[in-house]
Amino acid sequence: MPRHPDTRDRIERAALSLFASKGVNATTTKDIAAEVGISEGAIYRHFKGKDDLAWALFSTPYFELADRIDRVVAETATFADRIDQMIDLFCALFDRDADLFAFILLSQHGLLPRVTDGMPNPVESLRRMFQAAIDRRECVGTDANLMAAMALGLVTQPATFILYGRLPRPMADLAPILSEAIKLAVMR
Amino acid sequence: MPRHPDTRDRIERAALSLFASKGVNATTTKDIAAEVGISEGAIYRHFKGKDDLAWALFSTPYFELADRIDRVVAETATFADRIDQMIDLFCALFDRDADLFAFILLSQHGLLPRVTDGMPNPVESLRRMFQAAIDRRECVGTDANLMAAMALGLVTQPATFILYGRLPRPMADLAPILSEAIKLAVMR
DNA sequence: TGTACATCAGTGAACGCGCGTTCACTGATGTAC
DNA sequence: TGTACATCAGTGAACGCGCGTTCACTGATGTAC
Repeated sequence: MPRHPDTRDRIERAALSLFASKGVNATTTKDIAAEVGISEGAIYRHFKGKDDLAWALFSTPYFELADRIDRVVAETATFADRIDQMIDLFCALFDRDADLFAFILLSQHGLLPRVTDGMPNPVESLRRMFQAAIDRRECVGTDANLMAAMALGLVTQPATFILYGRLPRPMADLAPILSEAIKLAVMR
Repeated sequence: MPRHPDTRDRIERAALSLFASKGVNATTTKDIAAEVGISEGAIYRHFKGKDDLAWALFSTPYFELADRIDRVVAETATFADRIDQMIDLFCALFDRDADLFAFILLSQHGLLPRVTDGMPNPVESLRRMFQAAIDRRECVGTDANLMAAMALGLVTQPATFILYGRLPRPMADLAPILSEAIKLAVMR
């Protein structure tokens, strides 16, 4: 029985917060240890190393997001409903843990190369959703990747603006406007 | 008269390419020197250091972009024309130098803090453009930051997809679709 | 034209620093008998 | 209950490595006379 059974969680939360604000490379193991109030060596009782920690923090919610998108698709029938549900999902995730959102957005370039073809992938899930809408003539476009990119950018850029203080929290307040904008832009 | 009058340019191009694909932190002075075919020390004949090089590469086109956006606004009268011109501007810049686009997108988080209030700022320029449209009742929204964020994301995310190979080059081919989508989403 | 000197982009070895990681050791807790 | 032992999350000092940067030196080029 460990004396401090929450140390692993505290390392994860401290690392996530630091990774979100400074990026993985600019965050040192010393930073993380200081934030948690333990020695640097203690981190290695819970994780193989800094890279292992960053990958654990990235991949778990990243794969989970793909699964959630797939579930939204499974539980709704029309393109319009799917867009509404998808927006609600993104807003809820952002408002629950903005650090996580910032970290994933910021670390994509460095960590996405580790996402190989067999793994769950939110972008692929989104593409499939748009492909289905195109096939059923519910979407104006013909390229599912392009439609997915436009919709994704239309949501993530306002989220980024919130992180920079250009737009107010919570993101859920923006949900109706974002849903409306996407529907106008891509629905037939 | 220097023996190799283009060394500074070659350093800049090599650094930009490396920064674009790996990020500033993950790129070493050794990488840059090897790519150019000079010694690491030679870099310091042209730049104060790695940070100075990164900032030069970032700030010059970043400020220039703000200026170009302002010129588009100055040279057009209607919101619709401004959107068309803005899309053409972004597509042309992307197609001319995708490395530069990738570098700016990727390095925002690390380098934007150095952009202080007096400096030219493309996001501010964009916000002013949308504020003018809102004031003249040409835009559906009421929050210029939100409208700017949606439009920006709708353009930059497809550009990012091109970088990842999810969408084909050139970006200019997407211009009509992107213009149309933005107008549908934000024009009154 | 020839000579002496100044300039400066280049080299490559060396530097110090801070990073991620390791390791011998500690001491609290759980377990066997 | 008491004793001996196993486990393991923690410490903190130390490690090696690679990074950005410096520096004495080189040699090609331009300039003065």
